[in-house]
Formats: sequence, structure tokens, C-alpha cells
Amino acid sequence: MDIRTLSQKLKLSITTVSRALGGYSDVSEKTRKRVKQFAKKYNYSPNPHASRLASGKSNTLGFVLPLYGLNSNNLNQTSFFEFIAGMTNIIHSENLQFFMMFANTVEEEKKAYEKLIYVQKVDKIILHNLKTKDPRIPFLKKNQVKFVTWGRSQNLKNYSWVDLDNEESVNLIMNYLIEKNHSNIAYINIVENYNFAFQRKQGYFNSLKKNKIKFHKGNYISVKTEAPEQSALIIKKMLINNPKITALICSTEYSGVGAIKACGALGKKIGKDISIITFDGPVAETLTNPPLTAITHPRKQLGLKAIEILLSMDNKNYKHQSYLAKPEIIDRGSVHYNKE
Amino acid sequence: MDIRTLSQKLKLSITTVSRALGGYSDVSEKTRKRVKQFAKKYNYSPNPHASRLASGKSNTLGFVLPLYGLNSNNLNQTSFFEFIAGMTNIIHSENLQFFMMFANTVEEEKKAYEKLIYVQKVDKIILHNLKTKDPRIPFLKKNQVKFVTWGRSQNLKNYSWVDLDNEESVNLIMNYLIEKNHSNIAYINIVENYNFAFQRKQGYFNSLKKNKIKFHKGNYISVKTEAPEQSALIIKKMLINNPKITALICSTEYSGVGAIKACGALGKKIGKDISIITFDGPVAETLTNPPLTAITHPRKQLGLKAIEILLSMDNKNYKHQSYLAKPEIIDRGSVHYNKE
DNA sequence: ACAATTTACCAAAACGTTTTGGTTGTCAAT
DNA sequence: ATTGACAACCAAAACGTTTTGGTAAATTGT
Repeated sequence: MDIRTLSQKLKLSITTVSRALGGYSDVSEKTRKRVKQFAKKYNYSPNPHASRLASGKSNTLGFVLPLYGLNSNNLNQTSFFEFIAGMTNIIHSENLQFFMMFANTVEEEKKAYEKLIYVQKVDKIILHNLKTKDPRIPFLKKNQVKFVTWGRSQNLKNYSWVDLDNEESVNLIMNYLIEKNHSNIAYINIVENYNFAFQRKQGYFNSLKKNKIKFHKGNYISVKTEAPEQSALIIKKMLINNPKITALICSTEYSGVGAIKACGALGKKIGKDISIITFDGPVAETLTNPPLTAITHPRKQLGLKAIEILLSMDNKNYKHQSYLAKPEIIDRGSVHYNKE
Repeated sequence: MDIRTLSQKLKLSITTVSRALGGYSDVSEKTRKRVKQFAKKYNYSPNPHASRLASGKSNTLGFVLPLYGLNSNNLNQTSFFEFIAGMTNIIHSENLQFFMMFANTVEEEKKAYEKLIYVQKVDKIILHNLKTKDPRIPFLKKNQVKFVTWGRSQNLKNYSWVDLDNEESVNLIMNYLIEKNHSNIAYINIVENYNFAFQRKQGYFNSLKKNKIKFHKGNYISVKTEAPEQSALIIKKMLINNPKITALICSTEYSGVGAIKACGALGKKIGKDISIITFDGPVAETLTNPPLTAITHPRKQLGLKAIEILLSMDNKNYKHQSYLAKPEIIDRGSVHYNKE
């Protein structure tokens, strides 16, 4: 069923049918109702290729998922899934096209964005895994693609974003630990060219300062994305160098797992001799032994907000928006009261 | 840059440019080369919407990812990721459109397929998570969509598929355990309306018969998709009812984790008192304590084959193809020699 | 040397929409 | 009675390709 035959059945022009379905005001409500009814009856829906061609709007949302670096680990992909799952309802209802690409290397990632824009003509992009200085941002700006970032960057002033509240999350964790009488608190971070890691570092040192806690040299380490085995080694060394550490904050699930292994090797009982608290942990939650107390964020909500903002950008007088997800600590017993 | 201006620069007709790039034989090689060179120089690539409209071919691959049931668990999504990652290179190079949808319920899943076909006009689909009798198959056949299944079904005779060799995998595991002197071997399966579970059940019972091992009542259980906690309870009951079980095969990672918990609760040492072997485990591999010996399959390869087959279906004289992935056992020490 | 075939190209139609720039008829204001 | 505004509709152009149905020139076969 195409619009021509539908319009013939309705004894209306193609124009009127198109405009009735498009919600234009130059169609009477009575007619619009009849058109919609017929469209449903005959199961008509406009050919997306024709409509995209005619309107010049691709109405396509692009998303590139890297499968390298920080995301080479299976664990981390679940967070993307949650984020994407949060967008599904809107994607379906708004008849949006969702174009997902995968990249195994930096080069592939770059090409993926180019392809998305030059070849597939997407007009909306969600950018994630932001670096402190991110070359993708000028690229998107140059090509006039609408985008929302998941995470913030430092080379961008006026833009729309959704993000975890990384500084506040660390702050929350620090207070949680300080309340339990910890003061020798270590932090295992990710290299700070990922902006979220940078923000967490800030959160850590600001919290130390605010609470007038002395920073012990060696208590802050940032690692590259690594398998638990490797972070276990690094953490083990850290704990040997400073045996007085009573609490450990881990920026990722897998460094959390690494911490478990390191503590095991050193004979430190988690939740008794030492506390561990980790970011996220949708996977570790069910798997690690012992389970780890974690700070979580509503990632589905994040995805939902991202696409809502992206769609609202179609409005003429759009002003940049942002959304900060509120963190929450989930107690699983890996944090103990420090008796000094 | 559109084809008109490109053809003007080349002093050729639009037709010739289109056909040169399309690989048609009614263009001289000399001209074709020149056209390609200009296209590259001016960064021309055909507008996909126009080309899909004109050709009537959407060249779009559809994929619906359920986020419920067997896939409500985060662990299981990694296997989809691997599968999809295997397709990426081809998707990129063939200029295919990859349309992914998500479904939180059965109804949403059904609607997703309808939308894929009626609204988005996809012409290729990869079907997965096959049920023994799967209603999606007649639906796709009726709508003349080309499809390859990941997994097999029983209500389909002549079709193209890729799959794990489930029976052979179980057979391999059984031989592995029998060699280590086990005979009281239990199997924790998934409900058999998933066809892979059905095949594994067959594999289990066929292997028992072939090896003339008596089946102990209660040694085979199939569970619905469940959190590790719930399967832990079921497995615990099983082990209490039959304390002589020396080896446990788990059809999923999370029942593997459940088994760890059940054994822990009963004071059975894994790899000493009892053996556990699980399917897959890209996640558990790094996380469970102890790590579990597992049988794995090359899922990337599976994705690659699926799309290769799908693309070859465009050939006129296409004959149905299939691909069986070969399983491999990865020893992580959770299987012991049974001293009787 | 001429017909038949092949090679290399092209103009115009087609794909199914949206958008532009109208027209007609009705009603209220003067 | 005329003008202006508005409501409700429409014909035709436009979007950027692919495909159809050619033609003219070059090559081959007899």
C-alpha cells in the first residue's frame, strides 16, 4: 500500500493524505481522523526511504560502540546495553532509525563516524566514552550533526550532555567510608584521559582536602584498561607498600575483581581487615566472592534522557540541556567499620 | 556532492557514472577507473535513501535483541555482542545497513519484527534464540524476507542456519568426564522449548546410552532462566537428593555460578569433591571463584558466517547453507579425577 | 563489402514520498 | 457589496538515485 492508492481510496489528494498524517494544521480534524483510520485499516506506513529522501531528514540516530581499549572487556559492555535499553521505547515510538556500528580499533572508530555521517547520512549522534580532549567533537560540529554526549569533555563549552555525577559519587563514597572511621583510603582509577576518570580523581582529592585527611603517597593509582589479573598485581604492590590502607575504592568492576584477588593473595579478609567499594557492578553483583559493595547509577534513565534531549533539539528555539544521574550506594557487606 | 555534479565534472551521463560505480559491464574499464577516481577525489558516495528508493532494495539487516527471559540477565548479552562483533567488518565493507531493535517483552518483540519489515522495510534478518516451534519463521517466510537463523528449529525444513553443535558439545563434555572416571554425572539445563536446550538434553541422554551409563533419577533438571540464587537452591536440592553425584554440567554461566554457591553451602570442594563444567563463560572466566572449566564456541566466527550466508542469498541460484561451530573445552581446574 | 554482433554510452522514466505555491469557498468586517 | 482573512484542499516540482530501452560506433564473421 502506497500513499497514491491510499489517497485514491480516500478520494483525496496525495498532498492532503501526507499532510494529514504529518500533523499539519491545514487539514481539518474530521479529514485527518478519516485518513488515519484508513491508514490503519490498510496497514499503510510511509516508505522510509522515500520519505527520508523527500524530506532531506534522515531521522537516524548513530551510535558507535568501541570494542577495544576500555571496552575490550566483556564486563563493560553491559553498561552500554543498559544505556541503549533505556532508549528503546522512544526509538520505537518516534519511528527513529537506530544505526549502530562497531569498532575494533581507533582507526575503525574514526571511519565509523565518517561513514555514519557521509555515507549513512545520520543526523543525530550519541557520543560516549569522552576523552578530556575529544577530537570527535570538532568533527561533529563541523558536519553539523546534532549530538548529545554521554559524559562530559573539556574542549566543549556549549553542548548537551547526560552524565554520571562522578565527583559527587566519589564524594559520597568518601563520606561513607569516613563515617566508618576510615582515613587511609586508596583509590584505583582509570587513566585520566577518560574524562570520567579525571572527574573522579578530582572528587577524591577534593574530598581529602575537604575532610582534612592527609594524602598518603601511593594511595592513588591510575591504570590502563586491564584484565583483573594485571590490576591485581598493581593493587597487591600498592597494599604491600602501604599496609595501613583500610579501604580501597575501585573505579571499575574489573579492578574490583583484581582487588579481591590481591587481598586474597595477601591474606587480607575483605569486610574485616580491609574494605572494598567499587563503581557499578551489574555483573560482579552476582558473581564475585565475596560480593562487593558498589555505587551504581541509573543508566537506563541516562539513555532515556539522552534521546529525549536529542529529539528536543529539533525544536527551533532549543537551548542546551543536561542531565546528571544520581548515584546510590548498594551495601553488600564489603565495607567494615574501622576500629583503628 | 551528488551524482549529477559528479557526472558533469566527468563529462559523462548520470547513467554511466551510476553504472560504472555499480560494476556493470557496459562501461569500459578505462572509464570505470576514471569515475572511481573522481568519486574518491570528491568524496562522493550515493545517497543511501535515494538509492534504496530507486533500487527497491533496502539492503538492511535486521536484528531484534530481546532483553527479557533468557536474556534478562546481563551475562547472556555478551554472547550477542560477540556474535555481532563478528559481523562488523562485513557490514562496513558491504555498505549494509544494520538495524537493531530491542524488546523488553514478547509483545514488543513481535512488534519489533513487524516494524522491521513493514515500516523499515528490511530485507534481511538474523533470527536467534530459536524455539523448538518458532512462530517467527512462518512470519518471515510469509513476508519473503531473507533470513539466516542462529540456532536451529524443528518447524523448518529447508533453510540456512549457523549454530553451535550442541549435541556434540555435550558429547565432548561427557567423554571428558568419563575419561576422568565420572559416571554419576548431573545436568542442569534450560527449559527445552529453547531448541539449543533440547539438543543438549538429547546429547546428554544419547551419551549416557552410548556409554552404557545408568541414568540416575533426578540427575537431569531443566530450569527457567533464573538468577544464580534460584538455580543455587535447585542445585542444592539435587545434590542433597543424590549425594553420589561427582560431576555437574551447567548449560549456562549463571547456573554455573549457582552451582558454586550450592557446593559452597554443602561444603563440597569444587575440583576435589565435585566437578563443575559450564557452557561458555566469557564473563565467569575472569570472575568466579574458583574459575570454572568451560566449553566454548567461536561466536565471532558464527556471526561472520551468518552474514556471509545471508549475503550470498542474493545470488540467483542460491542453495541453502549451514555452519556448525566447533566447541572446545577450556580447562580451568574445576574438573577432578574421580577416585570413586 | 555488408550484415550481425558487441561495445560504450545516454535520455528519460521510475521509485514514493514531502514541500512549494498555489486555488476555491466561506465567513466576518467594513 | 466589497475586501480580507482564513480554512481546506490540491497539482506539480523536488529529493538523488537506479533501471529501462534505447543509439551510434566499432568490431567481427562471411
